Amino acid sequence: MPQVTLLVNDRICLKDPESSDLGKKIIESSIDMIYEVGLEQFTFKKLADAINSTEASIYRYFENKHKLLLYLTSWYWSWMEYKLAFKIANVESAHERLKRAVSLLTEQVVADSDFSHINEVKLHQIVISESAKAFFNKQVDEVNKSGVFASYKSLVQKISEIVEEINPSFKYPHMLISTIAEGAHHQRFFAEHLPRLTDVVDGEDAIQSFYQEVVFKTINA
Amino acid sequence: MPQVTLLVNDRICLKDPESSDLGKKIIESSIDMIYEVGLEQFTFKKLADAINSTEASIYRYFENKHKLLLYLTSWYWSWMEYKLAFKIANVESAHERLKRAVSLLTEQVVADSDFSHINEVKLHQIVISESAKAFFNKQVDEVNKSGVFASYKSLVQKISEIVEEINPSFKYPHMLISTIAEGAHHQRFFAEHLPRLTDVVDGEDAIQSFYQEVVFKTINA
Amino acid sequence: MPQVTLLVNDRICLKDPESSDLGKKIIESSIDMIYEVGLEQFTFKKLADAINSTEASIYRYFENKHKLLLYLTSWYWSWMEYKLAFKIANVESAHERLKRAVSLLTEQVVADSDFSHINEVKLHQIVISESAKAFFNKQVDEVNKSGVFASYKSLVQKISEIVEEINPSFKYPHMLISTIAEGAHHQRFFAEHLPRLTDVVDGEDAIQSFYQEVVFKTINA
Amino acid sequence: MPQVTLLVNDRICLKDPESSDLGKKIIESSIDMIYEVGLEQFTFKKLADAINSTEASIYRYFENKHKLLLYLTSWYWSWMEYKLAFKIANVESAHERLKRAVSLLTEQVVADSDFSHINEVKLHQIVISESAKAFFNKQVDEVNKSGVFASYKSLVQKISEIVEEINPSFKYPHMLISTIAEGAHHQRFFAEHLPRLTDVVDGEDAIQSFYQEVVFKTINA
DNA sequence: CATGAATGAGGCTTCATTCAT
DNA sequence: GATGAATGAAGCCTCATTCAT
Repeated sequence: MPQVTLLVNDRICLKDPESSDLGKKIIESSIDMIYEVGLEQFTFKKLADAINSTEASIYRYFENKHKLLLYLTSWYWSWMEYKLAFKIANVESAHERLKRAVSLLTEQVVADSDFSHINEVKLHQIVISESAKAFFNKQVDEVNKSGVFASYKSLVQKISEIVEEINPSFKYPHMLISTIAEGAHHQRFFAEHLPRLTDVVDGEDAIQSFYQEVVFKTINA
Repeated sequence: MPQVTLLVNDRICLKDPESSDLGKKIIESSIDMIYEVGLEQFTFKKLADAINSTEASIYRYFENKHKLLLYLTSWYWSWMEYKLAFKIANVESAHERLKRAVSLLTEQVVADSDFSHINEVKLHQIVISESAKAFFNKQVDEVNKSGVFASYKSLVQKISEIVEEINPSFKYPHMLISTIAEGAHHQRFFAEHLPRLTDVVDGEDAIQSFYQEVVFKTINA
Repeated sequence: MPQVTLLVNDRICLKDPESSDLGKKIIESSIDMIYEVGLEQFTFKKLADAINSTEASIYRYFENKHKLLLYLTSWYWSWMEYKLAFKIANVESAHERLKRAVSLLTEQVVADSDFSHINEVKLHQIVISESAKAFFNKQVDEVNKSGVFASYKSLVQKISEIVEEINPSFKYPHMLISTIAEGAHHQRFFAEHLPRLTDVVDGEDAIQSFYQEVVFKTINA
Repeated sequence: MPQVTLLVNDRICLKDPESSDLGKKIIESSIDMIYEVGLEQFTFKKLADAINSTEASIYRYFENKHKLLLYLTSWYWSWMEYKLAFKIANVESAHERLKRAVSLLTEQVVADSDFSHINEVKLHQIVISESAKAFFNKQVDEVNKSGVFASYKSLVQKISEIVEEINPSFKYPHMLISTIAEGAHHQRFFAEHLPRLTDVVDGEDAIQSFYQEVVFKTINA
């Protein structure tokens, strides 16, 4: 497959990080670092030191660390959209398409060699951990207008449409899909750190099985 | 009903905030302030100014703002446990008990006059917004050992037991309950700020209806 | 009248801004911007953004923002000299020439269509506000040597000579003229923002009347 | 005479610098330093280093350097008011009172042993050089409301009243007084650095003589 | 000649904490 | 026990300038 570059809303960044080596290093290292220490402890100073650059250079790409997180989040959901498109292309059965979509949302992420400087596994974890911060803060409405959640909303919309194809009378398709997208993230974390909040079953990916069950039973399919 | 004081694990705080007026003001104002500006912008300095006290005084109660958040989170889940106990006391039908529990987890919170210095509505919002931070950080395992998640785990456990009472063969009761607890929080937020991620239905509390449907269909009850 | 270009000491700038469109845009926008935000907040970065150019490009014209201010100040006083020359040309009476000169120094500035890219009204305000900074700093002696105050000194000198023509025994002609030049600037500002420091009289331009009175009474003319 | 403390509007500072040794050192050194390098080059960091303290400590007294300048300016005019009160106390002749007031505004400042940590000579120079910045900026109206110019306005008002006592029909007393107050400052600076803008006369304080002449001739006294 | 990219240095401000009373 | 004062460290961001194309 040819090399692909995902289009991320360019109002998020001052300068496209894909356009230079430094930009790519910023992305790569910021994922590593936010994964390691969390957004709150993450600073441009630390990042700059890690990549042997300077804060000022990073500021040429992103106004602040929150914008950088939005970029990463936005990239992640674009990437998911892109993967969904491939997974369900040419699949006739709506039931099968939905199954694959749910699988995509709930399976363990693996690194994607198409984007060598982005560690999708860590990025997935960041989106889990920090998306609350991207969502739940006083600027959310303002941020929302900037279009950074467009890909996430679009992904939810596309899968909801498959749900509606299967059961047009089901009233809550978006709620169902966003619940499992968020939930699967959390359950993976719980499985590792707070197992009493989840259920670990030997010999299966319980998280996937559970959410498949939830989806298909809830919509009576 | 007599005045009640919820017992919060006392390893979280250096001095019990319920034991003094200053302590209560710390709790009250910190809820207001975290609700207003988020945990990241919240500092002991700002809190001290707001209650006409000093940072040093607050340090007598809590080692740092994260401990304070843990205290609040812990209090919140204790309060939920306490409310659950009342809601299902003397109710025979497991089905009805589960229905009430799901309702508790997913309904809109209202202020509780039993705890006058605590604004439960704002606290609920904080727990939504910030619990990710309480969970997802590198210290989670350490924090977990301190027992602050005990109430949350206990609440999930109790409701899971009702699920198991109804359908002993269902394999994922904890996952189901923690999914809806987290999910309902998020959906309320989406309804207000990102409506395309959820479904708003006129004339009903769609969030409650949806999660009741999910729970009972998923466990085949 | 033919198009005129005022000669500004070319040691102030690295490249004559009148020699290119970019140069003119630098002058035009810098006046707007210094007028808006003051010299301290004004930077080549902001200016570059405003004119869709880059800091590096502006550096081709001016070494730094202080040199740019000197250029503007210098231009302003050259322009005043030029206006004075016209105002008093062919006027025989020294008394009338002095009256016109005082009027020039103290009247409200209006835009001059001869120099379309320069907003003289804003520039006048800048010279008021910022000339103190041009004067009162430790580098003043060094700056003075560069000749940037030549026009101002020349203007003061020319008007002082009229004073001496009228009253050769008056000992302080330069002090008188520089006092009113500075004073009129300040009084216009006070009239707008700190009226208790000045006197506003309905139906007349009190500032002009006052300074005319000061001049002619002081020199006994 | 007993030790006096001038009352400066306490909304300017977060904590009264007269209340501690550190506060006094801040005042003392800031005057030295602004005098040396100008406000623009003056920073709390440099000040902190000079007094062997820290930026954070200085921030406990003043929100920023502009507030510190306002404090100094405000103190200066309060001090002038206080000196005026002494100079004209019990002087019957209005003519003599005005003469003394003009002298106060225009004479060379000398250090006042009543306020040992404040170098009035340097402070005077600062007020000359930097008051433009206190006046001429976009926040002037806002700053004005805070009352920092009250003493200056009051001083101008008091002297204007003497003018009116001598010549009730003179229309511009405030303009006259504020003109000479500002003008004398500038002329002292010109005498040192830009002598062609002023007149230096051997054997007399030309600045004083000139402004006395301006005042009394202008009001026909 | 003009511009895009990069960056060292420093400004401004707050944080988190300790100490002394 | 509560508070006022102090401060070392760090965060966030901009500036002024240079270099390479």
